[in-house]
Formats: sequence, C-alpha cells, structure tokens
Amino acid sequence: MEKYLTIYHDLVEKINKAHWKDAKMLPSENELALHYEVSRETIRKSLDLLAQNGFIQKVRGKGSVILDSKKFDFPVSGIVSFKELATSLDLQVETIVNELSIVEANEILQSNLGVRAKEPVWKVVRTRKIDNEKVILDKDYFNRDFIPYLTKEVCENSVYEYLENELELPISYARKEIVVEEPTVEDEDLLDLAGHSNMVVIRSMVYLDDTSLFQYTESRHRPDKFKFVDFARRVGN
Amino acid sequence: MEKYLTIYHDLVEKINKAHWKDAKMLPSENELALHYEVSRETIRKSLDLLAQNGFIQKVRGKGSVILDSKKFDFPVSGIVSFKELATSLDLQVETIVNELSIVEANEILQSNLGVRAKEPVWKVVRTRKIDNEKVILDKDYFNRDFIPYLTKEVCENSVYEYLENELELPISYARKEIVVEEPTVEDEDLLDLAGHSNMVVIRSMVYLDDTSLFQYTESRHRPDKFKFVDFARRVGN
DNA sequence: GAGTGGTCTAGACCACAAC
DNA sequence: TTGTGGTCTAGACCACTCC
Repeated sequence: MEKYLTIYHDLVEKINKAHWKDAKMLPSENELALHYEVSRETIRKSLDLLAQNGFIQKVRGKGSVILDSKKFDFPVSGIVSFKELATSLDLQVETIVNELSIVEANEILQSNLGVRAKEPVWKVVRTRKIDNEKVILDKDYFNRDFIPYLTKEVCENSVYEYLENELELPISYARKEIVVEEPTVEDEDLLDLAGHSNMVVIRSMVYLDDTSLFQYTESRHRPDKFKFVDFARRVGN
Repeated sequence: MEKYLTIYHDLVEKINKAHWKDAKMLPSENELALHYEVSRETIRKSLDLLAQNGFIQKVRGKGSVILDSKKFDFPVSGIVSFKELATSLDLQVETIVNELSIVEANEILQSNLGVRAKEPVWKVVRTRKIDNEKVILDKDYFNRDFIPYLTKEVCENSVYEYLENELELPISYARKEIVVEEPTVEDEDLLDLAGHSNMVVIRSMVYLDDTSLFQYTESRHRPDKFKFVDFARRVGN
C-alpha cells in the first residue's frame, strides 16, 4: 500500500486510541517524517487526509490540533452504507428484502443511471428495521454492466461489502440530495409510519473511479429516525 | 495570492464558461504546467481542489474528466450563507431581523459555543422570506471575543460578508447536523407554517482557522422549502 | 532565534490506458 | 511505445508563533 495511506491509517488509529495520551497536538511534520522515515511532503499528504476527514486542524506556526468531537459524531457523512452505520451505533437492526428483480429502465432511471431506454437494470427494495420498527425504505437500482449477479443473501447482508470486496468496484464519489416529502402508498405499505405525515428522502447517484454512474438510490426515512451529520471544510477561497 | 489557488480559480472559470468548448477533459498536467509556467506538483494541487469541489474526476492513465452536472446543483453543500444561496437561485428574498441582543450563555450555549456560564454572547434571530412567504427561521449565536460590534444593518444584509470582508475572520470548517422536529411556538409565531407539522432543523457549529469555536446556529426550515445537496468523495480507503 | 506549517520546485519511478 | 496520472523525494524559501 502507498506510504501516505499507511501512515494515515496508523495516525487515525493512534488518534482514536488516544495514543498520545492527553496530547492536544500531533507531533510536528518533521518529527513524523523522521519517525516514519519518509519525506515531509509524504507526511503532509497523510495530514491533509486527516484534516479532510475531520480528525485534525492544522494551525500555521503551531502544529496540528487533534479535534476531539469526531468520535461522538453520527457517521452518516459522505458515502456510508446502512450496515456500517447500524453496527457503529450498536443498534439492533434487521433487513427485509421486499424485492430483487430486473426491470426495464423508465425515464427517471435513464437520466439518473445513465442507461438506454428499456435497458434492464437491477432493482432492490429493502425495509430496514431499527429496534423492531420498520423505519427506512431503501430502493436501489444498479447498472447491470457492473453487477452481473446479485442474490437475496447479498442484499440481506450488505451490497456495498459485496461490491467493494468481491467485485472490487472502485466507488469514488456520490451526489446526494435530501428533501422532505409526503409518504407514498408504498411507504405506508412497507413501513411502520406511526402517524407521521412526512418522509425524509435521500436520493443518491454513485459513481466509480472512471466516472461511470452505476447506482441510483432512494432512501426513505421516517422523520423521527433520521439524522444527518456533516463535516465541511472551507476549501479554495 | 498563491499560485495553485490562482490557477484553481482560473480553471474553475474556464470550466464554467466552457472555455475548452465541448471538451470533456482538461489538458494534461504536463501541458497545464507548461502553460502556467509552474511545476507539475503545483498543477496537481490545483487539480486536487477541483476534484474535492466536484468539478473534475481524475482517471489514471487517461486524464481529468470534467464533471458537467456541477452547475445545476443547489449550492447548499458545505458552508454557505443564506445570501449566497438566495442570490444564486434568483429568488425574491427578504430578511427580517426579529432580535439582535446580547444574552447570557445558558447550558446549551456553553457546550455549543465553548463559553463560560453566563458569559454574554450575541444573539440574532432572523426570519427569511422567499417569494413573500416566511419559511426559514435562523437563530445565530456569536462569541463576542471575535465580534465586538454587530448592527441591525449587518444582520439584514449578510453577517458572513461582514465577518469575512470587514473583520477578516478566517472561517475554516463546520459541523452540521440535520434533523426533523415539531414546530415550536416561536416557529408558529414568526413563520408562515401553512399547516406543516414538521420542521427541518440544521444545527451548525462554525470554527475558525485556529480551531476556536465562534458561532452556533440553528436554522429552521419549513419542510417543503428545504433541499440539501451534497457532493461526497470517498477519501482515504 | 528556533520551530512550525505553507508553498514551490525538478526530477525520479511507477501503474495504467491508448495506440 | 508514448502519454497519462499517482507517488515520493530532498531541498528551498516563506509566514507565522512562541519564547
């Protein structure tokens, strides 16, 4: 693996385990360069990653300040799968696969998944139970060019794990949109709405390293079970 | 200004103005280095910024692909002020300052603004009208260590412009949390709720370059007037 | 003045894509 | 084979903080 990534992961672990005790600062870039036996520019690449991901803040003339609140954050920022999220929260969760099929792309899918009219695509509909209540409805559409096979077992576990580990698909970036809408009949049918008259809807388009669009997802959350946390850095002016 | 930032801004402009006509790719790093008369590493810093902000995607062995959908996005990602947002959307907007005062920090403010008990802080409450409907309620609290003076006129215009241009406060990063809650009596009092029984609440903590926390904001949106768009890049494994 | 992070360079080698 | 982006280096100079 690349040096700067190895060092980044090592530093993440040391920050999380409070390796430097109650230190509020990382060692200086020169010290780290000596310790890891790399050039200072390589250390700086690792530190840039730490900063982007909210672990540290670099202060000119002083050093790299360790940001402490990171670990208390709900990890929904960026591209995170439902399973990662649930396990990190220690919640009792369960996934119900309502549908796993191949459908012909309609107009919405043509533009959001970049496929031709009537081209067959994977459709997966899943209900997520948290603490025994059905509160999230996930509707995923995958481009079959990248995912030839898909099974109910994979959908019950984690599609992302399958994509990353088995198929080694290089997921790179995503566009996400969050709005509030009224429940559909499908929501009422498949979820425990408990009288709620709104749904938080997250629509995502997920891209691979080579900029090809391979997934479109609609994730519908009961509003009382929704929380989104974001860490944003002002970058470039 | 730094070379890589100058080049970054130049490239942003050229991408937005489709300077390279219908080109789907940027010139290669070596070509750009020659053109701007800088080293390749400097060009790479500019391109990294473009990638982080969703303008391009770099593909190994091929080049830098220009991502086209950027310009259609609602610009609420990252740290954006209400005024930036409204003007970019060409909406008729108006700000009403309901309150501008100095209050003693309660427990919530102590932890969210990092001040001592009963320390005086700025409190600003503003109603935002979009197309003549009062749909957003913004409650801002500022640490007075960084903002000695604040006037109604500044609040009616843009506090952020004042902070960045007049006070030259180096805003650096923010933690943002989005949840859905029921309207408060204050919401009902100051907004046109039009029968909506939910509010989208965005709570933000804004930090300066030196990691000091200087602003805590609660922005309460009527759900039908809320939209959040996020561009997320998978970074560091 | 000593130490810190911020920028910039010229050059090297690599993995990958296209021809 | 040629060109692309990805990594890494050693060294330089700067602005800033702290003492």
